[in-house]
Amino acid sequence: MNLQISIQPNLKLALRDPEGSALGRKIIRECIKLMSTLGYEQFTFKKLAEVIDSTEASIYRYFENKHRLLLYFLTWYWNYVEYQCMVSLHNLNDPSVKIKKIIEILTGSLPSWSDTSDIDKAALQEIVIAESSKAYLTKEVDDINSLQLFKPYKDLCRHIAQIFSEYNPQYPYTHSLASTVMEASQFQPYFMEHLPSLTDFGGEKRNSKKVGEFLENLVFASLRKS
Amino acid sequence: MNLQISIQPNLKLALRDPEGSALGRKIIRECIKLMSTLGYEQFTFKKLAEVIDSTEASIYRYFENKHRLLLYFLTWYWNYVEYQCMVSLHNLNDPSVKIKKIIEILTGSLPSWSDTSDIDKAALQEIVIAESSKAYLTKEVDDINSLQLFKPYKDLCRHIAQIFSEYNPQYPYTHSLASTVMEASQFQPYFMEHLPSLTDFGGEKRNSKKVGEFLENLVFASLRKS
DNA sequence: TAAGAAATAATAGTAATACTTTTATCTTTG
DNA sequence: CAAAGATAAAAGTATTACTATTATTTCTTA
Repeated sequence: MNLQISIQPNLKLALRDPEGSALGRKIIRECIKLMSTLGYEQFTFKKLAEVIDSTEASIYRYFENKHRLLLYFLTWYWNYVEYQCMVSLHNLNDPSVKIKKIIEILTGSLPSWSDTSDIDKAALQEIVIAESSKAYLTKEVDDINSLQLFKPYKDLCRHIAQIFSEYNPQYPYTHSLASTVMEASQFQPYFMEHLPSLTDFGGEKRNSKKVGEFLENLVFASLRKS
Repeated sequence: MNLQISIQPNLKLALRDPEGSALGRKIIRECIKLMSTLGYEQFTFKKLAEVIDSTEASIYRYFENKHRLLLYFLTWYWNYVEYQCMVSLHNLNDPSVKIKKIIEILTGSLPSWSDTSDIDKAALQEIVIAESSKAYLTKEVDDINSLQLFKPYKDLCRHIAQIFSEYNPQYPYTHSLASTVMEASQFQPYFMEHLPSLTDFGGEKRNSKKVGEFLENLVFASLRKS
């Protein structure tokens, strides 16, 4: 199966489709590495231009600004997760199995991360974990939201909430539970690495499985019919 | 009861104690208003200097930079929450009552916010909700953490985790549950306001009670002995 | 294959940010 | 009253986040 995904060129996200040119693809590829290394604040178009041997102005012809570029990555990521869910769940019926699968995907412990595209997925996931919140924790949230730029995230949340209510149609907080789990699946690994006392699984390496267990426990406990 | 709280001058947070001078107090007071209005990114020392009729350089004699100033506020806030917990819980025995109280405090639906200090607590809470993550989602996390600047947050998390394990000594994820609840108590109200489809309680105004109900349900479901 | 269009590079420029430095003027406090 | 310390005033720096202009390369397509 070919896991190549291409974002339908969203002209609000990018000024021109970066997948459609050599320079564009180079921008994406190198930007992911650079931004995950430097972090969002230290990352600049100028530094990226040096790395790809081009100019700031050329990058600006693809992306209005840094923030839109970040959103481009997040959109890519959440579309990809949604896609993974669709592929993994389409032949499943038992909602509890679906839920387990989703948590497995969210906590990134799936091998399907390896495909043919030249995107450094590990670096992309680092960006998602460390920078996602900066996409919406800005005074421009409402503007960005009205441009539909959070759609993939909201769609996935809705999708997960839908499966929660398949499992227990009486549960009243499906969307909040879904967004909480999505957030926690990013924050807990970050805490694990940098502020381990906020979690119960510091120390040991490669613990995404533990986060998954915690979230499974959380979700099934919440959804249990009382 | 006097709810006045003063942060013991943490010389890593501030270069000199802002509570100890008229200018310092003015900086704090006006900064809270300005930062909550402009948001962290748009807030600058220069703009603040104009508002308080002083100079950038004078502000820099109190705070190394914007980020430390943010940490100062967060420290104040989490110390205050911890204090509120101590006051509210010290004569309680039943862990389930304690848990309910904590969630009430976390979701800010307590009236004790009104006291004599001239700090605009509503504005402070807006800052906490919208900017907290930016305190630790930075490449300098580990440095800042080793200066103990996240201590109040981690202490409160530990405290809550402790009460969770009073309620159910078998539950294995007390710290992760505590940090998840602390995060969610900030994010859910933000989502409610800006991205309501990520929650189950958009629309209706003043819904912190609903967030509290969701979190209570989440916590007690998770902690229920199986 | 030549002409025109589009993309990219090279270069420069601007306003704002995040500071630092210097010097002068207040205000305490001993 | 003198010295120390705090604040103000003013200027300066490196970097950021862009925008603009012009030149060069590459891509179409007639």
